[in-house]
Amino acid sequence: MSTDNPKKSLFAQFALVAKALSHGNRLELLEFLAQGERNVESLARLTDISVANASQHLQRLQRAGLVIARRDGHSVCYRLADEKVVTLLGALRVVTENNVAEVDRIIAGYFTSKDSFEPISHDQLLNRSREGLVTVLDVRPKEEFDAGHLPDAVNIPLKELENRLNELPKDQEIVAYCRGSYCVLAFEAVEKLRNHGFDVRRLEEGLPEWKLAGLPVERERKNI
Amino acid sequence: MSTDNPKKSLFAQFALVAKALSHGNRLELLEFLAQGERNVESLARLTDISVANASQHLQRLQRAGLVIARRDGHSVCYRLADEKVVTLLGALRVVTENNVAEVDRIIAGYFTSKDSFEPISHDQLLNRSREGLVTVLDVRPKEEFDAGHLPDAVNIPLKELENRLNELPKDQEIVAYCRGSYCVLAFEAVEKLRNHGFDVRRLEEGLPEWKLAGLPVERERKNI
DNA sequence: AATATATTCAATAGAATTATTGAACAAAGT
DNA sequence: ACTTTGTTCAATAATTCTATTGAATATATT
Repeated sequence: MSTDNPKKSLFAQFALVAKALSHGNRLELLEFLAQGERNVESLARLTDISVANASQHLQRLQRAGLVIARRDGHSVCYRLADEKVVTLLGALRVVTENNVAEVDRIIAGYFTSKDSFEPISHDQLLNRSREGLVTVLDVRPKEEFDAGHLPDAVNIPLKELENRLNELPKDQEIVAYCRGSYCVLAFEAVEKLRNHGFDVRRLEEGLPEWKLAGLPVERERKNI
Repeated sequence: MSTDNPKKSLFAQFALVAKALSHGNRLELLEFLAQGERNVESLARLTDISVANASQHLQRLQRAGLVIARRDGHSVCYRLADEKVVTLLGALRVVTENNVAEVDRIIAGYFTSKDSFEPISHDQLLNRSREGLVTVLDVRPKEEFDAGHLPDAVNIPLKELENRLNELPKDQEIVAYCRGSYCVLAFEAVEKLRNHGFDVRRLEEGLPEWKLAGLPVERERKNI
């Protein structure tokens, strides 16, 4: 870190950022932050860790330059420092998927028959959506939907899905998406809807990757 | 890691990969490996750490799935597991450059007036090189050059540069490159050549990024 | 000013990571 | 078989990281 070798000093800096990424809780926090700004308490609740622990992890991320804190009333809101952080997380995900066998094991064990779901990509969705052939379903909680969502998407949070099946078409393909590639929401939504006879597939990526690709995002006007 | 929550399990796997990146020595090893396969001893020498320590770091990288080992005679050769690792390292570099102030401080302190060197990008180099306006200079050691280099590049290792100035044109722009964005070789080459009155600039990236962009690479035939 | 809420700080014990040392191992040459 | 060379293993002490706990701080509300 404080060596006189400039290259080593630089690598030490890169290493500090990598170290900030080297804990599951922090990666999960970053995934939620990729959806938008959030305060400490809600992040702690979402990731199911104590507030003090979430606070410490968030400060670690801040020290590494990955997130930025902002005071709002008596809560502190964190957000990603940079959209390139999403790129970095994506690269980390891809390398891990490609080279760590354990990932396949976990997916095979929990997400039954992931492959049979045949996830659909950005481009495929754009093509079909242009032709009006698809209903896009956002299964995230309403607050996240309001902060930004795919064009013409319908929002039915996963919890309400069973009670609102009548809002979805039986004669048209449905594409469900949620926070990111491994967010369980879309997986579960696909499973539920299939059981009810819907023609449904999962979007390969989530909203952050969609935004990163420069694709359009709608936002509710009433957004504060 | 062995929780029953699939999302947490996956993030734990991603975190293990990030942890493998969380040490300066390992990042430096990866940078050299991005140039091509190498054995433990040469990597230890290049990074100026003990062989035992290099071995341990390399094994850590292997366990994380980032590199692959192969026995060759009585030495063990390591290589990157995947070209996506280069993408990951690049993303880590970009995020760190953008958000960690310390990086600017280090660059300002050691690489005098980095900005005044006005590094040239892939695309710019391609354009000029097509017009035959540029001499491309590879300042890496001969063995690395032989394993792959930019088209029509001239190889003069940094150490020999002062003695071989007569091989370079005074009336044409020279673009120097080396291993990667922060490899000191190109910086120093530019400085030396400027002092001798050459019109020289530095390529923004190194060979691994060039290859990753899908651009052509030449290789010596005699390469084993 | 007093109270409530949200966050951070400080202290702690247990766990993990680091570089170094010297021994152990495997392949090649003599 | 023996030696040499290149690599890995095992043990170690110093350092760092982690989650938890309860106290301290900052902002808004009454």
